[in-house]
Amino acid sequence: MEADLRRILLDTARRLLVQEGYSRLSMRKIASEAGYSATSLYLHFANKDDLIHTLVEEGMERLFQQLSAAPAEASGAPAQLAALCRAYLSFAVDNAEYYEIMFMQRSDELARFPTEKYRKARRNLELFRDTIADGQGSGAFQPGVPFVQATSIWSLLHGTVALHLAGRVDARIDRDALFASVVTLAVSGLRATRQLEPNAPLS
Amino acid sequence: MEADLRRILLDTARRLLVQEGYSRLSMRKIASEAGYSATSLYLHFANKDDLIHTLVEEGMERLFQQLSAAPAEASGAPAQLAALCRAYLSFAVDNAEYYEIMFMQRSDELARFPTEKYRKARRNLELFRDTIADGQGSGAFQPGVPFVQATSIWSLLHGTVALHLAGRVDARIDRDALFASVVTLAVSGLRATRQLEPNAPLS
DNA sequence: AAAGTAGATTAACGGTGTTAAGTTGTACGT
DNA sequence: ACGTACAACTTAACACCGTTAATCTACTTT
Repeated sequence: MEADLRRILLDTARRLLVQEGYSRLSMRKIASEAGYSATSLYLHFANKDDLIHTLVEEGMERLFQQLSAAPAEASGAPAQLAALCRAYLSFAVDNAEYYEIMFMQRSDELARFPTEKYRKARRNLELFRDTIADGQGSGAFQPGVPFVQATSIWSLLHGTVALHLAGRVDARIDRDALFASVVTLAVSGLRATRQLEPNAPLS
Repeated sequence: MEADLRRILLDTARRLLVQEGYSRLSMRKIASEAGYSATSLYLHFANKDDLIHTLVEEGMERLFQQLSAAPAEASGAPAQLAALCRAYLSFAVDNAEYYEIMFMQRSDELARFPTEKYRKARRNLELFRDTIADGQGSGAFQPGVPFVQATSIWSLLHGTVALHLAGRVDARIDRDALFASVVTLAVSGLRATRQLEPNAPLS
């Protein structure tokens, strides 16, 4: 009927997602909200996963734009990394429902979503990797495999967001204080340093 | 009929949880697996959340025992912190389904579980906090609020586990290599250091 | 023997994702 | 102009889900 029902359904789904959260989002509700029968969705999406993945892809794109813009004004890899971290955290709290489907959903069982769609997700990680590699080149960061270190930083940021969104962080801890501590941990964890105590076996 | 049906149901639930994963765990399945009707569960648990929370509490207890034993042989706060981190990561991969309900479940909507039950969860965090406070006392760690820093470290560990369990980590990254990188990040992120570049505005 | 009760069950409600079959309207070839 | 083909959409149905209300059963207490 309408110009592009697929587009309408996606927009409706996104609206409901933001309004009521992922746990209350159902195919039937999306359909009735859009004024169609539930089975209409299956003319445009293989299943619920497929629909969600499309939203995820859009979310990855948004995140990429927000991350790309972040380190522009900062100078030096450490400051740029800090800016990236803050941008990631900001995106997560500003788009909590998006974040939930993007990262907090176990890509269910076998139905892992097509590798082609991973590309947009990976681009975000590459922003971190490149900044880390820069910092290693300039001697600001300790040596290591940038891609692995980027994944570590991502883990830190994701964990922070995930615990926050799940309401698991102790209520006495101020959110912004925690975020600041996390960013500090990220940057100083990678910084090239001269240990005060050069002993202490780590591994 | 049996000695303690509540106990039987919990054991059945835990077995199914490990066998088939949380997403396939239903009240009806637990009941039929145990040889009872679905509604019997409601004689012993207020609802599904209540049952799950009981398992969560048991999981928290297990985690505490594993964490408590970890730093025993290590000497010095940094090495002890590293041991705690490794113990946490080990627990998570060895008890993936447990971990999922313990930390990866949004304590759903209003139904946050009673603060009394949070106590066991908090004890685990306090192990990290105390080790960090120790390290600050001995000058091995930089100053800061130990409870906040402990939460940061926890975020790092949780993020690592969550991404791993959700299958979100790039397949080219070896799990143990990532874990090692994460532990390094945790310890060196807290270490008292003398920066090679004492400039670089962070905030 | 009668009454009460704890433990378990069946039936049912409203919800979910999804598939199969049926309906409707419009465009097109003849 | 008519019949056909096809696309868009709907209704009916299946097999699940968590949960409540009402019922049954067997045993204990009086």
